[in-house]
Amino acid sequence: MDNLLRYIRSLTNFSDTSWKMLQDALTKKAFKKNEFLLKEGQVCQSLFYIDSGYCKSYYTIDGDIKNTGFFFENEIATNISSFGNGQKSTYAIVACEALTAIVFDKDKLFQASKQNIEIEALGRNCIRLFATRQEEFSTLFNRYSAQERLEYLERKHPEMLQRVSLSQLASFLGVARETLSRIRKRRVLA
Amino acid sequence: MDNLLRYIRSLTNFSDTSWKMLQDALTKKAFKKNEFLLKEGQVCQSLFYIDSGYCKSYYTIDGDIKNTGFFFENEIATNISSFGNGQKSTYAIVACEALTAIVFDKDKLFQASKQNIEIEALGRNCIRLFATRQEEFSTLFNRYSAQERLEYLERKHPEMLQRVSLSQLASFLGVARETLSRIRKRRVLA
DNA sequence: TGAGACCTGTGATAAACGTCACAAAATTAA
DNA sequence: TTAATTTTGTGACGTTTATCACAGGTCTCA
Repeated sequence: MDNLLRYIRSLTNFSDTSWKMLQDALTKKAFKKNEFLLKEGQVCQSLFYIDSGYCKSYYTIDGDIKNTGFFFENEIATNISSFGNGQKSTYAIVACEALTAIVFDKDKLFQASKQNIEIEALGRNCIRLFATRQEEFSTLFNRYSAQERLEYLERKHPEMLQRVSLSQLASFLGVARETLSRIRKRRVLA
Repeated sequence: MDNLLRYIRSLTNFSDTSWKMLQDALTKKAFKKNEFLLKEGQVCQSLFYIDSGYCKSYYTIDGDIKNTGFFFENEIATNISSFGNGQKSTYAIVACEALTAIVFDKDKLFQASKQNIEIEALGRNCIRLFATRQEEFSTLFNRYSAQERLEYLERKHPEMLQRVSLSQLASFLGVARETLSRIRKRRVLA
């Protein structure tokens, strides 16, 4: 829980009282590799603060899967539009390694928000952070070629390259795995 | 102002009192064609509710421009990350036709939010809507080829195809103008 | 420790797309 | 209305990328 408290306090003012009140909404949960945090078609009822391990979001199309994001320690994973609007999720979130998360229950979080302004501000900040992240990757895909997207990840998200396999990364970057292998080769030689 | 009030009430409960209080934060403003709502490098201090006309967001790269979004009547245009975090905008927003907007001033809106829970909820909903829209287009670019992106726009955003020229649309879709012209031709023949 | 499952690299080939060049059509401004 | 400007269509050509096929490497777990 220490990591989470530090994370929260890096976002917003958060008193010890608020932290105690927030506890009701929190559960620690362990996921095995390949276990689902959220399935396609489910309504997302939680924010997952990742304490250890990592997970990915992906959807299925014509039988094969496409990765849409990777989430590591000290980040929040969720489907923000499903969580916010109560719609069914169009993608799944699954643990890529053994993973421990602190789960924010939506209903209990909303209850607590009504009673405590700091918890309310925390929720707002989490949504804003998520929107910013969404915009970052949206921009990435708009603006850059596959090779440039890889370079961007190397600079801004090197942890992804270290921990995610080439095939998984290719699916995320939107290129064939063979192409990514060749890009990497070109870059090593150059 | 009637359009705006209807728009707000489609999002959230909003009493006549809240509406009166909100007025302080609002200004009606007219933009000529090619006039800027937001310039690259500026900090975004406003939400622009579009009453008539339309505008686009774009950035410049290696001398040529790339469109990132189009915003029509009854939508909010802004740079949400600049507005939220006070960072300089990496893109510009410019009127594509004569345009009238109702401008929400950030500072006054924040003042009003502190005094009125409905105005606070309105702000939160606007951010959520924006995040959802961002995610929609992020997904579009992740998931689909140029041709599929065009089909998506035809189904979900036909107003864009009617009002935005082929060249402008090509820049938005991330394909050469010639390619878009050929895709369109293929689709007419098929 | 050995078999099966997954991951990576690489060649051959085809399809998609970008770029350049130029003409025709449409729009805008004087 | 006409001239200038912008937008669109189209052919030729080269580059990039996807796809298919297969070989070798690595990991996992019974």
